[in-house]
Amino acid sequence: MGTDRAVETIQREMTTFARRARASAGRLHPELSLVSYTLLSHLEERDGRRATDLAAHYSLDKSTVSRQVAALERAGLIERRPDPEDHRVQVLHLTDAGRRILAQVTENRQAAFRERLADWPEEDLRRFAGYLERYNAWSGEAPAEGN
Amino acid sequence: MGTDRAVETIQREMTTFARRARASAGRLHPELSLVSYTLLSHLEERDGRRATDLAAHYSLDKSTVSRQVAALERAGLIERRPDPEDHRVQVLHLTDAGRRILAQVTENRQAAFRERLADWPEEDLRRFAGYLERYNAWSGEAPAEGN
DNA sequence: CTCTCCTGGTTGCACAGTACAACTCAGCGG
DNA sequence: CCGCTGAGTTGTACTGTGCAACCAGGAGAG
Repeated sequence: MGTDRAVETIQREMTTFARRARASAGRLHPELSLVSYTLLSHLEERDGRRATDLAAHYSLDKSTVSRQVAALERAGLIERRPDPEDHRVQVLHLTDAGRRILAQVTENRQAAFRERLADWPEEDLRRFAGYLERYNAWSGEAPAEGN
Repeated sequence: MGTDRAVETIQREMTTFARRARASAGRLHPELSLVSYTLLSHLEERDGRRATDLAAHYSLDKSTVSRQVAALERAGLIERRPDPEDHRVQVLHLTDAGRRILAQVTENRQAAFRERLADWPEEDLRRFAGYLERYNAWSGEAPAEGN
């Protein structure tokens, strides 16, 4: 019936999208990898998070986050400040440079999407956005996907 | 206005999805990587493609495809047959094992999506599927994303 | 107070996926 | 025959990732 066909299509198209995103991420956005971008965005929204928080939130290994954070710090986009309350902890903050790069990359991505979605009626855009939010908001019994 | 908000949301949610897909691909589907899965699917639809075709189709380097193909062959999922017409060419075919694994993995993925989308009204599913197809079908001036 | 356990983070190692460049081999056009 | 082109392979390097071992700071039990 129609439902199965629709689910099949969704599965197929999401797979296609994921594959392309992966393939093109490095080439299209050399400024900032997907994960770096996400981490930076997260910090922009909620400054002063710990690396562990990020790892938990994105289901990444703490070692991965540690290295990403180290790279971002080397690039001068974030700062690690010791937490006076707990000397094990490093609190992460965006630097001005980080904020600037983030804004610029966001704008680039945004522009790409705008172009791609240019001839969509607003009604469709709003519905599509809603569906995506709803899709991502799902949290089944597998908390493995994080967020 | 509403359009910009919607595009912003779409950008954000697509990014989230891509990040999660990347993170969970290996863990959730250890049987077959995303790319392997895609290549196998492609071969199921159009048997007898050449490695170069796949590379072009997915904007992957031919060396990457070469290695992926080699791995799939080692795993017994595809066969490489010399093309009698042109001895430079290797024509790729799914084996029975490949077809079986592919079917099983597809079913697993499908089930995950079905569960995730279980309480969506059919109308929404069909619209969402349509939007995704439309989104992926877009081919701007950057043919880099392939397909 | 000290000993043990817990927690945040780093580092060593391994591995997948990828690109680029150099190469081999087969076919093609002069 | 000779050089050019195209298919595919291989060497090398880099990124992102996880796991396991480790280190250092805190917290509670005795």
